[in-house]
Amino acid sequence: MLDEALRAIAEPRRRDILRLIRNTELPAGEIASQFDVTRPAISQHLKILIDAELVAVRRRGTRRLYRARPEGLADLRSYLEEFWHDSLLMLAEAAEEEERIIREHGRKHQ
Amino acid sequence: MLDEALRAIAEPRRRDILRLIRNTELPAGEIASQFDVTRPAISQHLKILIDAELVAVRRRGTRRLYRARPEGLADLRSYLEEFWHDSLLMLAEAAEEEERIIREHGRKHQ
DNA sequence: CACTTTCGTAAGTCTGCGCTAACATATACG
DNA sequence: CGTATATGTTAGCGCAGACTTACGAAAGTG
Repeated sequence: MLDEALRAIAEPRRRDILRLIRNTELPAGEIASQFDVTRPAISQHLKILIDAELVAVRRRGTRRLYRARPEGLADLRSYLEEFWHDSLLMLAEAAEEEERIIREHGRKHQ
Repeated sequence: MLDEALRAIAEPRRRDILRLIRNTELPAGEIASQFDVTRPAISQHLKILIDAELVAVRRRGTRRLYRARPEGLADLRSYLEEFWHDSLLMLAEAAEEEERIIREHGRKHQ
């Protein structure tokens, strides 16, 4: 399920779609009009984003309004946070060590 | 380039490889022995991870030692952090609002 | 210099996926 | 009900990518 979300945002076009509806709510047609591919292509991308729980739909009369789901993004975020934790810890410690050395011996460059 | 990294970690097997070498340094053969696919397959995955700057190699005699590159992971992380910023802000505000209401009116459940 | 070990590369296969074109569905409107 | 609007679904195409098998390259060992 997180794997699905990760695969979903790996596609540039789907990231563009997400950017488009992360603060707004837009009908499918208006989303599609922003890109130079056909409407069905966008429709399929939206389906994948919904399956990954990164996007929610709301039927409003004859059209469907899409919006990004912050909770889905948050889940993916914390998953990656955990994934990175161990290795990034090393980097953070290295940075702090360098910071300490700089404080003791003065600025490095400039 | 960040797109390359994002595509790289979208593949489950490559995430497994990264997990394996994020704190250790391992030769290619030993990495491959941890999986049920052939060695060339792992070799190709390692090449992709290197191109994405998520892994570094060090030639040591007849074998090559691989390790995860925390800097690459950090770059990818901050890219996603920026990507999420706007939509996750809404979620954070909603959470704070709920927290505030709970503080004023007492606990919600339990 | 042979020979082994450790590994990358090339060619070919197979599956998944992003896309288009054509068709199906559903809601509003007269 | 018939028609238009907004959208999902299906079939098929082309290409990228995750594999395997076979081969090649480079560094140690006798």
